[in-house]
Amino acid sequence: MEDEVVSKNFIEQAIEEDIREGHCETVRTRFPPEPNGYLHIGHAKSILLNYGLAKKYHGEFNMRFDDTNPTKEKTEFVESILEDIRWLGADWGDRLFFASDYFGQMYEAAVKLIKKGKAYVSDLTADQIREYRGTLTESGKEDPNAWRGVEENLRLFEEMKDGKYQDGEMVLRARIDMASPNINMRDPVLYRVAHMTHHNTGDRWCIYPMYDFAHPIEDAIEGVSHSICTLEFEDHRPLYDWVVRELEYERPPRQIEFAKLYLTNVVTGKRYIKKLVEEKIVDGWDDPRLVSIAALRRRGFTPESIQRFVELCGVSKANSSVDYAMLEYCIREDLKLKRSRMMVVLDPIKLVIDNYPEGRVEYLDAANNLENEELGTRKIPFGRELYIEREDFMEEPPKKYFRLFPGNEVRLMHAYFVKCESFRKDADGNVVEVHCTYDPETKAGSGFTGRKVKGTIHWAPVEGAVQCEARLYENLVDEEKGVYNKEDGSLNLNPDSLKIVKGCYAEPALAEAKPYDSYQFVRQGFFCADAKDSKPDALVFNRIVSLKSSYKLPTQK
RNA sequence: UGGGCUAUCGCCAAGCGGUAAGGCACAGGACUUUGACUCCUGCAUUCGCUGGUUCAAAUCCAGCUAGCCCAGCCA
Repeated sequence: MEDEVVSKNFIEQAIEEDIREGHCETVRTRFPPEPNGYLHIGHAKSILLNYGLAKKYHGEFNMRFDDTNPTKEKTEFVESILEDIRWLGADWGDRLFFASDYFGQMYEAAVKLIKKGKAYVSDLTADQIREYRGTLTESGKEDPNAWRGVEENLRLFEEMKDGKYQDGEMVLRARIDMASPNINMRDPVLYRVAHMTHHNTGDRWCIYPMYDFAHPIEDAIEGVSHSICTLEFEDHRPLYDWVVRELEYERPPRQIEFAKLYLTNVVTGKRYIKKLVEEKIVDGWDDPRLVSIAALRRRGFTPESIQRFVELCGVSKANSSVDYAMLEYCIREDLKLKRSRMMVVLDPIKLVIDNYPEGRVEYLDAANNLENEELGTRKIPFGRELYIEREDFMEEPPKKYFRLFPGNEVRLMHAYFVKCESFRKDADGNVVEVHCTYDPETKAGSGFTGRKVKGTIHWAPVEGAVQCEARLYENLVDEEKGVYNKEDGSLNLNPDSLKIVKGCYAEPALAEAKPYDSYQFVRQGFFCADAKDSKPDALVFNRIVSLKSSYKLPTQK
């Protein structure tokens, strides 16, 4: 076996260098979401990257909620986030933390900075702070409070903690450099007052640390060696390093930034999704057309497929947008051998086998997956009357049409060769019934080699079929026009993103489908029983992804 | 017109001075009880542009250009 040569990404290279040079003994990473919403595919990259790195270097992976702003956070999100991460397969063991559990230590850290003369309490209003900060091209001005004495700062900060000030009245700022070209270094706010009940600490605190101050402390407390975050925090790294340095942590964590994962023609913006939910254009945050983790799960994606996808996308610092086709490839690849291949007729017309005895029923043996024997077999009832797909019959076929047309013979999958003899139309000219004759010698598995047919079509029995609903999804937005309307910024929605097909006929084995069970519907795609709407007596299947096809009916685009 | 970052095939992405990996997509062909799968084959004389250094440059240097991020008491 030759080893597959997989090149290391730049983060792995950095970590290996840190190990080599003795900057870190054990690798410890973390995923630090704020519990203020649902996780989506983009988070999956971060989760799996951090978890994967910890595993690869025999280190540890911390799960940590970055809950330093009570105005935005809810316990409800803590549970959904944990559920999604668990499902994705990232195992944090017993290493579940909350930034809010460190509020005491953060307070002490702030006191330390004040004592070092590196932080001061300011009574500037938010507007004033903005004014004093300067602009991208102009340097800032010194805060009039900047040189208050240590004792007074200490007293004021304690008063802030004790609730003597209203929200917005006082803040604690770091004293760094109001003239820095990096705006983050212009005396950033470290602590603000917020009289608000925190989901974890309740009413214990009325001052809360800002991200830039809290995050490096959280990392240092937990012994995180590599704090991996997205590109927009690159400008914050000097501040991160400043905090770590001033607080004199022994093993300073290192921040490394990578580019977020974007999918082409996919809606990810919270505001947009919120609107779609409110306007009932989608069925909640887990609508199968969305790419939240919950939505992907409901659609029928597997953790393995998402792991593979993230792996395939790679890690770099270049902003990029990955083709949705790559995700489709990953789920097809994962389900191909793992799932049973069933016959379901989505758009049925009746097929009658004229020379098959009336009332007779055979129970045919069918392999669940011809490429994976372990999946076993099932029985399918076969009789004189069956359903076939409407598009598998044409009165006047185009060239290279291998399916049923008068005089042509095809194989009914798992059954017999069948030859089209005639058909019946209704008053409107629609074909309602196709008549065939079958050849008993051609039974599947009989080893018949007398002649070959070009086409094999799927079918469902009339007696014993299970009726079900199929939901066929396409991209939520119009791929031609692009996601956003250039004029008003609204979404260019695809009106055909959901097609509900009722009255499908499935072979009897599908009756057992439980929520999240998925199958290949032969010649159609992979489908998954909808976790919300599928009921034992009213099955609903989501199309996860269609099968690839190099043939298009002339009527199709 | 301040600072930070990025630029290699339609889309991701290796490459780290020695003469352009790989995957997705796509196109041919073989096979086929899924027009699927699988298997073959093809797919960057060129690395944003222009100069320079070098025997040798996607890799080093200089200058341009384009895109992304930053002026929350959000994360």
